[in-house]
Amino acid sequence: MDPGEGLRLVLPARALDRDRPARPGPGPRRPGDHLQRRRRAPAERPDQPAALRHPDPDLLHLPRDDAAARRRRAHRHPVGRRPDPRRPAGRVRHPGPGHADQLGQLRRPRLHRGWWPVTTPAGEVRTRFCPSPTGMVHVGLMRTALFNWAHARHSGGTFVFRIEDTDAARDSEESYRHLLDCLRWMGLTWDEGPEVGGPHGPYRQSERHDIYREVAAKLVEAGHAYESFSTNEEVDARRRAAGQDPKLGYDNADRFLTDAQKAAFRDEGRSPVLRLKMPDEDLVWTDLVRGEIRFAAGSVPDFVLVRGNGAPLYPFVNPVDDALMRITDVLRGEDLLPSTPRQIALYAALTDIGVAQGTPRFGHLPYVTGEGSKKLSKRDPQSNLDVYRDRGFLPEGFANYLALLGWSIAEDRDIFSVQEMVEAFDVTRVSPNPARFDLKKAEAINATHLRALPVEEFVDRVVPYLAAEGLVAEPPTAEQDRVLRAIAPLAQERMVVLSEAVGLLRFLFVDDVEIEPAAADKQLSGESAVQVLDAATAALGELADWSTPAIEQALKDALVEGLGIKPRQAFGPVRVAVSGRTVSPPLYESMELLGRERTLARLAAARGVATAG
RNA sequence: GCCCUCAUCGUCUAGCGGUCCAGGACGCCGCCCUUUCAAGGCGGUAGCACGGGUUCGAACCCCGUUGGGGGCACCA
Repeated sequence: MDPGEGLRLVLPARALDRDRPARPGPGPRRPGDHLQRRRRAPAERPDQPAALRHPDPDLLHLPRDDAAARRRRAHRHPVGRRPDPRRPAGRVRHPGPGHADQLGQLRRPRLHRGWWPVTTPAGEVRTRFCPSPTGMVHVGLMRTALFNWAHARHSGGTFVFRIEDTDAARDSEESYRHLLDCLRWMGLTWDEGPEVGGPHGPYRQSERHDIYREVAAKLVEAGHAYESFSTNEEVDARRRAAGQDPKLGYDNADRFLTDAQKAAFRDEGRSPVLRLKMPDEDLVWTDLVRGEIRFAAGSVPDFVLVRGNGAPLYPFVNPVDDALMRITDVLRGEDLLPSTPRQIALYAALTDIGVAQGTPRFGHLPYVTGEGSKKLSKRDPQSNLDVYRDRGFLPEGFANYLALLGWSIAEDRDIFSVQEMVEAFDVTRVSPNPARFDLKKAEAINATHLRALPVEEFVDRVVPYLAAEGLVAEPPTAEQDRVLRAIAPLAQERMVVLSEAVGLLRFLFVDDVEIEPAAADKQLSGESAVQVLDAATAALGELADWSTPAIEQALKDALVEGLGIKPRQAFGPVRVAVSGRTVSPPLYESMELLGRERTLARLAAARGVATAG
């Protein structure tokens, strides 16, 4: 769309500063400000029914008549709870984020005084996933994608995929491609975005520079943004001179520059950054996963929208694109939570100039942590999705596990399909606490999915791993296929990830097996091993019917009965001889598939090892 | 330092004021089954961070403390 359409200049710039004295370096905070901070302030408005104060269930496409669900939502959202008659209304010092606006009505923004226009979008849910293509794909990132996707799918909305490739130094085409590949691997299809297009494109920020320039110009024109010439050193010095902590950051001083002063700075050769004029209001929103969050007025300084060199910055570009793409629900990592007040302020300004149609709902997802409780680092190999893909995690198994990081489908259940997740997913039921990535559990969940795979499906998925090792052709020959299908049910239940098929099934697809040294030490060292091998060879050599039951009978007769040894000792050497390992699929079935010739050859070869050792 | 945020078994969670001496899953430990390894079956271990308040009643609501995490850029 043309961001220019509907541009209206509402307030003269002067008016915006009405209740700000024009003194230099007013500072964003006044003494005692921190004492007025309210945590999750009780914002009940007894004059409004609770239902009206919660985002309309219709907008979220939540089940309307599920009383329990409604109660749960109310719990998550203090603003949606019933008024407590014991709590004096006088404690409510601020009207909150404009509850009426949450019904989707677009209220005329009156900046810097009165209502702060947090307008909840009406209509169809639109979520987005907007990674920057720098390096590997992080599992936490993937979970964010999954939740956004599930939220859109659950509510019959639209899932938008946008690439934030504004950092030329770090972005690469390769990781861009990889990102698309990872999303597709997990089945997270997007309705608008790269390669599929859509009405709000382009979907790569590198192709949207003109838009940002235009929007920035309009913000300045409307008095929402202003040129700022202060260097960090100057801000610092002013803070210190005023006896304040320099860590407070920018002091909004350039808001009050006269044209003459600006001209003077330009003459010095300075090029200004553009900053957004932050409102003199508490910035509040009802977080989809955390309930009400409030930042005190003045605690967030005017922030930079556009660099001195004209390059737009992330905190500017991201909301602009969300606004233009009509995103209604922003689910993102909790690391972005502290920047949300700035975004909300920006949205108000964007709404004012007609670029945005209100403010989206925000939901800040908890961190995925690694060992300890630190956020899972990008440098931690455990955080790389490729590691799991390469090991042969199933997309459905991995998605299932990822979903469990912060969400649960039911009290007594944690295995489910992606489809089932979509049906049940409710963002407001996402837990706010950080979740440790637990490899053991991920494996257990995956193993369950692996076992549940139909045989043909299992074979199809395992073939690439076997083919990569040169064990089978791709596609497998008729004979290989026969063997695979026969062994699949037996292999499935002793595997956790697909790559394990290589070690487990290799012996079926080679002429001569290589015996693992540890296995040889354990099972082929004593003299009894030679005896066992000889007895097995004799029994099998003359077997008329080469079938699993016949093999079983013959071996039991020859070894357990004949030699009078325990099954454990009897079958150990045979297993190692046949498979080369101490762990294998069931023995008799394996031997049947291997055939008499190869089986006898391996018994002989193992006998050689046993006598030599 | 300031701001924000989180707090139930080792881990992920259920819990929405009485139905909870807290349920499930992973892990761990036993036992059964068994030709190995698994799978499966049965059983066990282990938790409401602390202190106040509200209430007839608190894991649940409020306040605080403590502890963890994150953010405070002309990075994204």
